[in-house]
Amino acid sequence: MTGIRELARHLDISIGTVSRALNGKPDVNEETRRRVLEAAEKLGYVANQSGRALRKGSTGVIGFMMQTGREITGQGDTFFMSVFDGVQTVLARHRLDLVALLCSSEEDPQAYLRRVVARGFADGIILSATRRHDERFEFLARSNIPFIALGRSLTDVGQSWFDLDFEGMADTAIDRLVSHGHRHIAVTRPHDDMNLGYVFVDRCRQALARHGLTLDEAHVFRSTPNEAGGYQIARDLIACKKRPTAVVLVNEAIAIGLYRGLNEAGVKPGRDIAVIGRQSPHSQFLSPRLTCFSLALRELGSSLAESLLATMPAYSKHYPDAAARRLWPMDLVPGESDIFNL
Amino acid sequence: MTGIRELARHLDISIGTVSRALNGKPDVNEETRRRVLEAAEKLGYVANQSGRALRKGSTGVIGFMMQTGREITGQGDTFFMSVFDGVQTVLARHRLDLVALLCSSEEDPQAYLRRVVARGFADGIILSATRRHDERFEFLARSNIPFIALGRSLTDVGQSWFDLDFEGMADTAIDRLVSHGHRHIAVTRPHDDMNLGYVFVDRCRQALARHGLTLDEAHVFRSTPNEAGGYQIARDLIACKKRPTAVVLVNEAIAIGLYRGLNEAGVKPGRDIAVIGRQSPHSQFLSPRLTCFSLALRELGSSLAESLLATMPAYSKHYPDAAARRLWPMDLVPGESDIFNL
DNA sequence: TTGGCTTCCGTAAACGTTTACGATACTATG
DNA sequence: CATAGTATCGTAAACGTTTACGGAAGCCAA
Repeated sequence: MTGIRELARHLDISIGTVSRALNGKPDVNEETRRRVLEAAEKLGYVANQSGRALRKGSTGVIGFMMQTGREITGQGDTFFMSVFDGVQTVLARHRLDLVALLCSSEEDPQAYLRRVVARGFADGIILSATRRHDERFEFLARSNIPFIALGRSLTDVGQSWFDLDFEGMADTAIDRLVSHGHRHIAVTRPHDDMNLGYVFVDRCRQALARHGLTLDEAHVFRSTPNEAGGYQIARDLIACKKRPTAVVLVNEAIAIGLYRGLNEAGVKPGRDIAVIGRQSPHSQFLSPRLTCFSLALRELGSSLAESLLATMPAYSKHYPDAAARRLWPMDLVPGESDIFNL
Repeated sequence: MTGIRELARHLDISIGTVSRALNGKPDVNEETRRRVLEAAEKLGYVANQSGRALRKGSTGVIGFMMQTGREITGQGDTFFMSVFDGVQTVLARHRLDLVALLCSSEEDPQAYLRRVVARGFADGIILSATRRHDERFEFLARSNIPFIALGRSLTDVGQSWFDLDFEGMADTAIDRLVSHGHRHIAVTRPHDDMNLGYVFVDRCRQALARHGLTLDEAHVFRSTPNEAGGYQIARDLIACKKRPTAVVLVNEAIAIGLYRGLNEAGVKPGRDIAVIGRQSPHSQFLSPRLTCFSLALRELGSSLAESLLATMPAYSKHYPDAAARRLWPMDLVPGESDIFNL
């Protein structure tokens, strides 16, 4: 089964008609269309990707760019796998496929993206792990290829983006802790390249100010967004000369390291210090159960996909009111790590 | 910059020569080659993927198939991201790209694979999350497309595969526990579809037999390979009428759930029960530190890629002695979860 | 000078598909 | 019956690249 030609010969009709029948074009008799679809199904014919893409100028593929070998997102695997699943439910409606574009740790992300785009690999691109200043935005905008970012950036080329509502998270967490009597609250943030840190810490500062409190700069803890980073934060926290009574974690993966570090020092979360973090596959299995912010990952993925499609001329009419820029809400899931009054 | 034609016109030579120059073909003057490469670099020309693939019949892409929205592997994100990175170091030597083929939870994996293959998307495919009986092998073998599996299966079509050395892990773990005086050892396994469970449990049984011990069938615990599964195992374990004094976990993600379940019942790992598991990003942050089996993920990825390339005619000459079927060794990393003598 | 060899390059076909265009047959309308 | 309109289909060009083939030029030996 080399191609459409064989299928046409087998049916004794022209390849043009076969193509039209398969692609749902109007100029074809319904009876012939049925025959074509039937034969295609029986013979397992699927249009060759390269030929189709070459002619149409589009590939039917949406790429989700990630970087391998690095831990820069601080998200667990379920995070992306769930988001992917949500993205796919929307893409499937338009016969679009999702692939993860994997940029090796040995290759410059910018160069990788240039290569992918120039080769015409994908019709649209979703960026993740966005940086505070991210030249990928400028490049994609110049290249005129539809894209959306999962994560905000200072770089603004009018692109669409989605991000978690860290502002809402900051407000809710701070209000909650203050209402329980906490006055010295620490916050965490990833390294300086990530925009997230600035957004979150600034909002926490504002939220504290509303209560007449100030954020001690010594209580802002930087770390890598992984388990080891959490452990480091615990040690820094304990070494503080004026130890805070609560801490809010902005990354997923760091809670378990923090727990370990605290426990080693005999400081018990939920009793000696209040901890609020982010939901992850294991946050509910920590002892004490982590009070955390959860979010609907699949739905985020679907919404993300809709916003991307809204920027693509071929599909935008289906999503007239997809928000171009959106903060995805998170819900507080009460656990046992922050329940104590001072 | 629409294509090779413009580049050729810009250099005032024919497109044939440009193509030959770019592809390192011999029939081209070194000076012109230099000029071509220089101009391509300057103008940011990259060969169009579709055109090239259409003509050459190969895409230069290797696909790693994964299923989204599900938790069937029990591996964390660092597992795959590290393996990917290793794969890419090898693929980069041949200008091959790695992408993750994401099969939605709403689509049949077999149908997805059929679609991907028929469309000519990838030159080679790496399968993961292999099942005990996996029809994808038969399909790929019939389709005559190079592939390799990360994980064994009962389905044997002469394919290459890689897998973790669960046999070695079973031997080491059992010997170690027995030498510490344990006589009643429990083991875990994922659900029945996964071949891993059979392999591991069988080998544990044999290892115990060498010490004159038997594996109590009531001490074989099935679970989903995620955190919740670990929690379930803990509860089952405690409900056992004859409680084992040690347990060996075959999946990555379940340790934390197990710890939680044990702690809730006042059973302390490393004191009341010995626990040996698999290394994960958080295994060293558990209290007590998990005694676990680790493996070199990047190196596994590289080796996996080499074995795949060895099955591809265009590249096999570079990897004459890449093992077709290989068990990847794991090392015991001593922690505190199993150190106690009975 | 002639012939053969080598080096380098241009020409054009081919890959599998989509689609603009035109052709045919049939229907309806006057 | 003539004409216009419609439904359906076939033809062929085009997408961007690679590569088989042949040709031109230069060189060297006989």
